[in-house]
Amino acid sequence: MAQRATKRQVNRLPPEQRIADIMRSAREVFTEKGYSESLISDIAERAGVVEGTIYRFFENKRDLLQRVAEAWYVEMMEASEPGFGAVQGEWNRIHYVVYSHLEALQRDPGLARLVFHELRPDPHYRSTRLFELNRAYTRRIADIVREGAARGVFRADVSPSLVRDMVYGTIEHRTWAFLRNEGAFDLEATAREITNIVYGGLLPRAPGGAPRDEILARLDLLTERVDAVAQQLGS
Amino acid sequence: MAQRATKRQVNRLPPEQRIADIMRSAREVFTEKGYSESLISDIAERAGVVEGTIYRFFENKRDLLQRVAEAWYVEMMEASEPGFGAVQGEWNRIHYVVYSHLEALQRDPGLARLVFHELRPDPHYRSTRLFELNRAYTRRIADIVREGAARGVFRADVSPSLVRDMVYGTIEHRTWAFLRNEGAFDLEATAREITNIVYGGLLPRAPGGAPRDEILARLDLLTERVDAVAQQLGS
Amino acid sequence: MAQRATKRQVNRLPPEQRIADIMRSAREVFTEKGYSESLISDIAERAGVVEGTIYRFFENKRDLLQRVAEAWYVEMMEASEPGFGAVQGEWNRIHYVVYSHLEALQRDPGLARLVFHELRPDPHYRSTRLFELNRAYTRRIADIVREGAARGVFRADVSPSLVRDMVYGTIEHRTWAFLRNEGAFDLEATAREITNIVYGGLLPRAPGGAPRDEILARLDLLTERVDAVAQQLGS
Amino acid sequence: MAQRATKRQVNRLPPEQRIADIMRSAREVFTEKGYSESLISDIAERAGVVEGTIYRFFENKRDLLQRVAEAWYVEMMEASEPGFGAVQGEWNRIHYVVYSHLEALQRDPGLARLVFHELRPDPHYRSTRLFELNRAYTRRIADIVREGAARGVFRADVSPSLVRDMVYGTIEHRTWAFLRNEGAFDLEATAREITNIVYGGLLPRAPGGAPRDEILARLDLLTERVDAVAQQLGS
DNA sequence: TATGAATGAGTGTTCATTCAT
DNA sequence: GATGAATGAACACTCATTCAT
Repeated sequence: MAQRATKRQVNRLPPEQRIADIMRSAREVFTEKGYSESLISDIAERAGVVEGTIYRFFENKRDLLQRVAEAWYVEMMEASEPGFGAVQGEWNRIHYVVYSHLEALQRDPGLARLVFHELRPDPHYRSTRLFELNRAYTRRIADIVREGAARGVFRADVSPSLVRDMVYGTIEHRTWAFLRNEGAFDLEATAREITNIVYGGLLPRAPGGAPRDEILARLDLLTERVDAVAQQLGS
Repeated sequence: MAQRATKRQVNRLPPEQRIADIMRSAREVFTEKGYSESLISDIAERAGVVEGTIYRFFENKRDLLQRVAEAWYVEMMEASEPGFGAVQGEWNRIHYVVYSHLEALQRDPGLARLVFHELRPDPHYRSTRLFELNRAYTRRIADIVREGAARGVFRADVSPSLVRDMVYGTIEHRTWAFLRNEGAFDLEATAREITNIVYGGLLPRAPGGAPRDEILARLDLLTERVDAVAQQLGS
Repeated sequence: MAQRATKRQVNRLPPEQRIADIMRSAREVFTEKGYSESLISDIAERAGVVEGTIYRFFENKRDLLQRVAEAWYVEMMEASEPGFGAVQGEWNRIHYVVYSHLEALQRDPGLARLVFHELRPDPHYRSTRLFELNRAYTRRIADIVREGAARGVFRADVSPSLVRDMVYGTIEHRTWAFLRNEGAFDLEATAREITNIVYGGLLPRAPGGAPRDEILARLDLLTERVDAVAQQLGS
Repeated sequence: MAQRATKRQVNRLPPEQRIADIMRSAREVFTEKGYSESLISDIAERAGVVEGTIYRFFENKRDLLQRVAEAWYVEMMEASEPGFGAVQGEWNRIHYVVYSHLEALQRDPGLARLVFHELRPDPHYRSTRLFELNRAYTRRIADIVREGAARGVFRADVSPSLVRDMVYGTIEHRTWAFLRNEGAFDLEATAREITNIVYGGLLPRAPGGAPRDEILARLDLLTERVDAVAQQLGS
């Protein structure tokens, strides 16, 4: 009889392997084309499965993106966690966090773009595991600020969460051109600059703490006095 | 094929009026629903025109969004321009810019969302008039830094553009929840906090000491001299 | 955004069946309404599928038309191929081709219209499979001419491709009114007439190649002279 | 007071001039871009008028095309009319018509394309003035055939209208590639070839036999007589 | 479990034509 | 007569998701 060729190549793999394949493939495609330009069929093909299989492991396309992004956060945390404990000194600790994050962005600008432009703007972002991961990831800055304040190195009246926003906001704006594939950035210099300015903003100022215009006010006062004296002399 | 003849209600208006109507309507709809959920037909209806009329004045839906955003920037600049010149002192100037921007975001969070999540991520953003407007709009921070450095108030080794990224990055991260309609922010407090920390980061630091101490020292010196003069006179 | 979930009635059929259904339906609709008046949605409905299914098998509306036309050509070739080999004699062979083609036009005037007015005018027609099919289909006329010339039945100085253009050009002009649904044509008579005139134009003329009436005129002249001489002699 | 610049440049021209301008412009645009790609606004601009003005003189875009095509036919007739009367002999007369038409196509392939692919396929073509013009234009072939038959030069059993279809059908198919801008054609050779084959198809054939047999038979006859004479002379 | 064919909603854009000025 | 701003209908195509096999 005619030997019929098997129509399908059913490749039964352990689920973890399948999931890993799909996520790797999805990360590739999402990174290359962005979310909406990515096709499930493309992701499936690269992973060596068919569309339907993806839906066995992921709710939908969005969920797949979420999971890819979550994995990236986990990866970033695992990459920077080990060394962190050993770093001593406020400046060094801030610098470590900033440097690590910039390094991660440099490694995976495509993923960063996805998180910044696709996931974060989502109306439900805040009820997302990604949001939680991000909080955990960014908490270290707030911790450093708190500890620094406790140790008297930093001013106590600065909101740790504000510093967190400042650090990550600055990094994000600073790396835009790069994330858009429109230029590189100098990892070392950028990390140092950002650290310097943030650190400087946290250092305590003279007791009394009046902002500089108070000083200027006092200068004005003083000037008046001098003028008064000068007038007396001129008379 | 054959265009069907139908009754028409032609309502001839000056182009400026039409454009204004359409942009107002587009701003409303875009703000309410976001870009992709907005329908041209909806915008047209609210503006009291038909779809085709919109395409007389705007290339396409995207162009309409651009123009709305540009107008917003112009509006923001006009709103904050007048007062700026009168503000004296570095702290006050930074605070003015931060406060104005926060105020604008508070007034139009929808537009901010559009710019941040729709327009800025666009691959061609940097060749856009909006990009130019944004540069003009954000230049003031860099100018303040430069002038402050020239006057010796600020450290000279800080990149003005880094400060710009810091200011706007911080503001953006700080107001996310609000832009997402998930909470308000305290305009006064936020402006002050951001200004304080940025300002603090810019002040020169005495090697080993707080920067303002130097100022105080000089003040004291000056005071001594004045007192000396006064004494001479009084004697 | 989110694709809405709806109940579905999936009806899995072998691809050949689906394609056949769609092409049959498309042929109907295109034939009835012409290309631009035909709606994909209409074609889909008659084929018992949804629009999307059509796009699984056909690139776009134009491609669908192409494929329908190609199938028509294949059909025409299959219909007239078998008998052709058995036909003997140049006149009969030309007549067979002409007759078959007229018969095909009579059967499917709508398709002919589509090919003539939609597909052939297309700027890319010549790089089309339809063009190839047409060449194969019309080659027989050229072959007949070539063979006839080789056998000495036809003049050797006639371009086979010109005859092809003549045959199909004549048929096309002759059947216009019919293709336009403005009258019928007599299949037998038309085929005979066209065959006669074409055949007549192919028969060899006296060597020397002067046009035939000139030859006849000179023959008359010569005859007269001969007669004159004969008369003189006979007298 | 400020001198206001005149908003409009009303250029009142005699209607004939306006119409001529518009038709010239329309002929240009239609010829360059084809019917459906041509924009009324483009035609208007090139003619130095606005859209509305065109509609004062032409019913609609289609009508404009019609009128342009009609003018072309009139032009063709005027171009070939004068010489025609002077041409003697059936072959020459057919050749004159064929040559003139090929020449016209060569001059204005764009217009030919428009007539062939846009106007003629129209369902209402036959109730069109263009159709009438075409009939008048192509009548000469039928007339030649009729006259030739009356003078005994052509067979009497050939339908003049069939010959007309043959001539114009052949010309059209023969010049396709050229009309499509995909190659040139040799005016002289093409005209001669087409004339030859058509002419040959019209010549009378001996009843029951191939036409050249008649010539040969008469030649044999004549030869016999000549031989007879020769014999007489030789005797 | 895996397959992959079938589903079907949803909208920006064009441009001939009109008619108030 | 000329202007040109306003009209508005009309439709191909995509692709995430499902579910019968």
